[in-house]
Amino acid sequence: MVDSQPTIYDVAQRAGVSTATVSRAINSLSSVRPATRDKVMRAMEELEFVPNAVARGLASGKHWILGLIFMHAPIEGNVLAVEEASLLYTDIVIRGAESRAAKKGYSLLLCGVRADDVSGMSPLLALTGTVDGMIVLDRVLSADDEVELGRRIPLVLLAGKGDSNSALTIRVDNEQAMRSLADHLVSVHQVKSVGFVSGLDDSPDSVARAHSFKTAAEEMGATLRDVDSLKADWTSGGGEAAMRARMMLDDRLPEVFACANDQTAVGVIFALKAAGLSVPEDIMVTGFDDITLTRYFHPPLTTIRQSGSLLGEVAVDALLGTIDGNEKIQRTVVLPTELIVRGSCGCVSSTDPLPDLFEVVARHLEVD
Amino acid sequence: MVDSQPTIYDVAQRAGVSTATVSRAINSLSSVRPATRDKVMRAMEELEFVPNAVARGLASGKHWILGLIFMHAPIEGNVLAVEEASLLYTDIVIRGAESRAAKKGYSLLLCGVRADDVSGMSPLLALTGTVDGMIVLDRVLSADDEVELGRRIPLVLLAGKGDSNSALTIRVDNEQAMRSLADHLVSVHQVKSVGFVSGLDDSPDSVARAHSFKTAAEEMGATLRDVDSLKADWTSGGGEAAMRARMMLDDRLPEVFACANDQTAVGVIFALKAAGLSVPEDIMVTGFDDITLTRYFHPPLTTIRQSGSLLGEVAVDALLGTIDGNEKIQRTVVLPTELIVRGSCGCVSSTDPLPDLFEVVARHLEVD
DNA sequence: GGTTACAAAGTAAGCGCTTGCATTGCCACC
DNA sequence: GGTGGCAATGCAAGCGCTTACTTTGTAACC
Repeated sequence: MVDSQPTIYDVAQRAGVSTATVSRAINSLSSVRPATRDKVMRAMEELEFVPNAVARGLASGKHWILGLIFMHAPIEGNVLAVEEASLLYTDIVIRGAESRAAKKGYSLLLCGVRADDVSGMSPLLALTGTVDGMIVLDRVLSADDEVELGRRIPLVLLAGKGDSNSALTIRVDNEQAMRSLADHLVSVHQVKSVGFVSGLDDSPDSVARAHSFKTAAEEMGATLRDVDSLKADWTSGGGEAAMRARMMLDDRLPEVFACANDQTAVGVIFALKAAGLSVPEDIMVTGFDDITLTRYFHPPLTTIRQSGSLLGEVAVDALLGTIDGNEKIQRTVVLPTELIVRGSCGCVSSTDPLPDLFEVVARHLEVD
Repeated sequence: MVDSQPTIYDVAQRAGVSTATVSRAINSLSSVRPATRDKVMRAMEELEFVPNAVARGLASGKHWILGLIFMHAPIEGNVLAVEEASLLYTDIVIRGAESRAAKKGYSLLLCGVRADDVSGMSPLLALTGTVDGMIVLDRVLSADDEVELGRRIPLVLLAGKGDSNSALTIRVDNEQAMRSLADHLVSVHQVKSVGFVSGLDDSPDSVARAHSFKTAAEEMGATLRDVDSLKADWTSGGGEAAMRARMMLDDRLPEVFACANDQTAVGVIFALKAAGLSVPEDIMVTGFDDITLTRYFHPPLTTIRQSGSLLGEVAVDALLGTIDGNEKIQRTVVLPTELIVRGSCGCVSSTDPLPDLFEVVARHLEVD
């Protein structure tokens, strides 16, 4: 490694101009004569000069970095769980955000916080000077913290409750999703009794899905008994365990279990099959997310499709909108979902055409 | 948002000391009298002072940020593929790296590069002043670029060919993995003919797995015909398509198809089943990675377990070792893998006890 | 030719911190 | 009481850029 990189002074000297001119040539904001620019460019190449982004950031206040803050998987000791948790939605959101940010010239600074972390907010506050804005996933910030952070830096909340006034909020339409699912189950399959397997308790998405499903199903005349409201943790193992426990009770199962995500549904189906039940003949199961892999399961999973990458992309767009300040800002964005009907509810698996939602995505991507 | 945060000068003034003393109180490197420190701390709290990380970085040359560079999914237009690609190994590596980095006080700066990007190296060079070191996933850097980047900043290569001398290299032991798989197939299942379904062509991991499997299988007396060397793209869809195409040929299938990863195996099994074949009775299929979800498949996937998060963690450790310069540096680290025998090769699925590899992981995690 | 006007380039003061070196204060010791 | 030795603190020069503000150069116009 070379210890010291050339600076703008070296370039200026070699090109026979002042550092201001070099800076202008690089940033091309103000006018520089072509001949001068060439001289500068040549000097830069000869010296293999690379501008120091940190110095630039300090001087200009612009860093071209967005922070993305997420909650670490809760079960640290259990490596298997961690690996599976890794397949959770967060990663897709991160990818979407990174992709969009990159397109706009930003990098993404990842910062995972742990629930048990004693240092609290300080790691986030410390980033305040490094990034131009932050995207915060659900469960990370308390209301107070959110206000404190929002006072210092532009903030976008993902999958939050949507009642913040110090930050924008982006989330998927859990209500509409669960309503359309309940409608399908009741109208098409005539179910009278339903159950739900939730994700982690403290997740707004899980809470919203559980609540919306129950409400919608009951409005439509179905019953969801407390005993059929199971708690899991977003993982397959969690779903399997919850269902095994439920089956230990000597109590008739409902006609369908809707699950808070696909992984959970996979575990639930596994447990049911292990007990000798068949899906969907004896009992139906549905998921949420439409993970690609579950399309290859038997039976293929009936689920709600949402686009995590779109969520990430929209979050970045919203954040950049408030940073640049040149966009009319919507305080809350609710992204659409789509019911995907396959075999696990007893419907014939469709040939899986390119669905509507992805036209939305495509349209969104075209914007730029 | 408050426009201007308090600076160290404000704190110094309020505490009645110099900025140097404030700095020392914050960083506690050199001695500050307890009474003075208290004064400073009180002033900091009163002003809600948060040190500016960028200014700190500029002055000290230390940023507490590691860069992680990866290749973007190649098929940009196809959102489905992108979403599935999102579930690929990269995410787990990222998680592992982030987790380890966080534990050491570093954040992770994510930077995805696209194959078709005209800007080439410059985005990476620009990060040079922002991060203390970089972890670069496979396929990102040409040999020349690697040298150029390595001259400017500490570098760790993941899943590279391992022949770099300007950077450390961390990879999994594909050779041993495929050898143990071939051994199992030949010794236990007496297979004579084998096939392989690879990932993307330009991936060192895919190449190494394909080559090692062929070599090992042939050494053990099995045959791998060219027609049974299929090309896929790491995705389930790719595996399915490759297998469908293979079945179009009017040519007897081998007794087993080993796949470059689990997703591919899932697609391959799907295609085989769709054609009326049963796995493992008619033909066996194996994967690589041991994705949690595939344990819930039917048949449960025989596969090679590797720990992506461990890969990320080891990469961070190696990088910090070279940054701090206080660690004997191993130029290449090869992580172990483990054959997991389940139903898709015809073996009885085990009860999945906590395997050896995870003791390795646990031991590794204990180090700190 | 002198004036005006504006584009191009230079000057230098920051941005908010760290840190080498200088200074101060305090105590111990002779 | 003087003085050496340190611990504690202050001073001020950077770190590598950006950017108001100023100066210079040039051409157009009267």
